[in-house]
Amino acid sequence: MPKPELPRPTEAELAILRVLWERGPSTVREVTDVLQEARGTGYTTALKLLQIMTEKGLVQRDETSRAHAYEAVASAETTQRQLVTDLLDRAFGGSARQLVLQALSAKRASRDELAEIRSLLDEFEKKAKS
Amino acid sequence: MPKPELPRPTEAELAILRVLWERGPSTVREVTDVLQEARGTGYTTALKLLQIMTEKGLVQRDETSRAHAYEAVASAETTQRQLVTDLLDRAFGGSARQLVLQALSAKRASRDELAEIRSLLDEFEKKAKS
DNA sequence: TACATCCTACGAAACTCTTCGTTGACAACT
DNA sequence: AGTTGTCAACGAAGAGTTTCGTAGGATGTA
Repeated sequence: MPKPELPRPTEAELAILRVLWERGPSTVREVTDVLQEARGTGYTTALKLLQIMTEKGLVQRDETSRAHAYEAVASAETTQRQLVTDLLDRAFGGSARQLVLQALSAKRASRDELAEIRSLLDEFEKKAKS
Repeated sequence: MPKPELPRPTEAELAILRVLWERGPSTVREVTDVLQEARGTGYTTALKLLQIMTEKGLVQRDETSRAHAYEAVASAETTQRQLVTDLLDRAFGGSARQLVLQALSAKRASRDELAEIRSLLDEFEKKAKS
């Protein structure tokens, strides 16, 4: 089988994924502690979300210890790419140029960031040549 | 008053906005005809959405003629910037570099597109200099 | 005038998302 | 054994989203 094709994470789910990407496999308690701070998420809320995300296949659960450990199934990069592709199709008619333009003008990218992006372009151009 | 700060459009609402941006002020019938094709949206569905969007302030309604004409309040650019900013915060921790990277690798941007983006960078760099 | 057509308005149904209260199991400590 | 604390599970409430059926008014035509 190729790849189960995960659903797009919702807003609250994405917040949880960000914690898991940052921390690696974590318990409900650990996730809650981070999100309690950041967005006031309660324990049972985080638990319920993680249970739903397990059903959806967004996270994997290790039930070895009493406090189950949850881990993101897809990497940050994969998920981010999915989200960008989605936004590109839904809001930009597929125009990467427009999206980059809005990203840069929204963010007021710094000089360093601009240089980094420029070197990204170099790589892509090299790849496109082949 | 400064600016009413519009809510982020939902998925179906965004589809409607895209039609309005493309066509300019349009009736429910005209919007439906486009979306019927693209996503099977029925007449009353489009009407209801436009009514809700009017309440939210996303569109303005001209009731002069019997068939009311709806017009997007925010420009495509403004809305796109809002959506990108949102995604940047929610999924990329504010890193425009990462977002651009994923956009380019997801899209497999063409040579022309890469050149266009490069010239965008030139402009931004010029602006950052001042 | 009668009939068909197009329009808005309303409301409800189905669904998703998010949150949280409650319950019962398990564990640790006294 | 009894108390306290932590845990997963479940269910339900409440909000938002999307869809559509139905009703009623206006317009156009036979």
